[in-house]
Amino acid sequence: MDEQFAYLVLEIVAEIPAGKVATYQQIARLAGKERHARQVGNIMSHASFYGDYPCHRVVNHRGETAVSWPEQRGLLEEEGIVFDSKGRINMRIYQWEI
DNA sequence: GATATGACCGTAA
DNA sequence: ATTACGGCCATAT
Repeated sequence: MDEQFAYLVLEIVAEIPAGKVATYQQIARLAGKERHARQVGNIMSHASFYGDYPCHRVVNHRGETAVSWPEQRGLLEEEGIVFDSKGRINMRIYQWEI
């Protein structure tokens, strides 16, 4: 397993400001592994094992929350993020830009 | 070693 | 708009 990658990913996730989101691919790119979006998702699913990270601020590139994690939407709404009728958010507005 | 799975992504129809 | 398919790559079975 690539623990270095996992810690790097978590470091990046920790920097996402409240009210903003990042995509799995974006995290993978910032961590230097463009094609590892799936691995990022996998790391997020086990994030609580490593510590306390705002992994609810990570969504897919379409602005959809994780199907297997229903609470994610509520957590984002608490930060002021608004979902459309189809359960998606406007990435143009909410995506975290460096 | 071989397959299947997953909090993904891009393209094409 | 939705579906289908292939690519991706670490983990799990």
